[in-house]
Amino acid sequence: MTDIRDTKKQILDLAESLLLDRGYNGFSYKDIAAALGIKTASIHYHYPRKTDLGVSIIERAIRRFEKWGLSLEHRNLDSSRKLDEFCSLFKSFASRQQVCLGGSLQTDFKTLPEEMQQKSCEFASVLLQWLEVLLRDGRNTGAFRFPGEARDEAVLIISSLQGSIQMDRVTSRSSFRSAVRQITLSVSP
Amino acid sequence: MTDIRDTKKQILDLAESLLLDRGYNGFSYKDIAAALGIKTASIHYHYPRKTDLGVSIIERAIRRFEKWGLSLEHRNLDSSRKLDEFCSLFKSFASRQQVCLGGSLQTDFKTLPEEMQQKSCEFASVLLQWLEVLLRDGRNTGAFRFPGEARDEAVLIISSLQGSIQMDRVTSRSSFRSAVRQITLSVSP
DNA sequence: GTCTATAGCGGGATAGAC
DNA sequence: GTCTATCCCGCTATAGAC
Repeated sequence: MTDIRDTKKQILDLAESLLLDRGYNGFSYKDIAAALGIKTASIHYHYPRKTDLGVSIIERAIRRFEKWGLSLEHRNLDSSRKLDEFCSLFKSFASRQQVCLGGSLQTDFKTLPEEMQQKSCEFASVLLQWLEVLLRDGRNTGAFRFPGEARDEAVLIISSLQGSIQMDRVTSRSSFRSAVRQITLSVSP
Repeated sequence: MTDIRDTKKQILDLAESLLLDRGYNGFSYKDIAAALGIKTASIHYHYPRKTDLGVSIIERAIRRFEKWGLSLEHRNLDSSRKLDEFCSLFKSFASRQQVCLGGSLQTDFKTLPEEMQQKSCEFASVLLQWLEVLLRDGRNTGAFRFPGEARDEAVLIISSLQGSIQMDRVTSRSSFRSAVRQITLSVSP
């Protein structure tokens, strides 16, 4: 134990957590080093530039979401239950007073290195596409009822989850639950 | 012209714009100075600490929103039209690829000086309260139709506007329009 | 792989001349 | 009010010993 992969993974985990806490410009290699009891030079060995670290966070998040999607299929859940599970992904951020990855990246977007900007677009695209398909299929089978296009509804749901997690920080943690309640009501047949 | 008030106002205007572009940790006194053709020391004369500048931005935004609310009353608009105007406030950010003030502050929240954190809470509270009242009254008069509590619906609408403006940066500027379309549909009787 | 040491830059902030 | 000059700090990143 504590071999290469462990340290590298610990750095990535902590950097991700700091990114969701404080934004890309709000944490430093020094923060990570202090928390792990190592020196900043060691982090540069694993991730030469902060850009590399940022890109790795997003790439892993995309892979993780795709695996999560597959695991849902294996559990044979109905559409409504899948939407619940999707909301639960965001709930875990809210419980730590963190924002979601998309929200963090998009808010800092103009200050991000270009490699991270590209990955940020890809990340948002993957989530939107997944939810759009879920909503369209679910409406066809009668699991959901909503007006307009499935794409628009997917945007509405993700952006309200994203926004309400942020708002949670300034409203005694009540906003996220409000948004989920209202989302659930608005798509129920 | 170009008296005290002008320079001070120009600094505040530019700082606000930079805040919505790049976040609180993404701009510096140097950025402002360069854009205005002055030196950073001059900015410190008007706003001794960056904290003072940040607080002033939020305080002005609150006053501006309250004036805006009053101006709506004088125009004798119906509830549905008022909601349109509210969405238009966010549209002006989207058109510049900026995020809204609430989204910027809430995402950076944990890195903000305490005085700014308090003002951030106040700002969100003012907007939420205003929209909650509009929705409740509008439902009573038949202008709106939505399930659940007016407070929850207000959270849903503001958080989706906030989130979709952020998402606009990574989705070819299509997200904000999607969200507004869907919000309009979801509350129409 | 991790360390010490350091380079090099940019940040916020202040003193004092004009 | 605005300037020059400067301080001190924290940041990313690199070189080279161990």
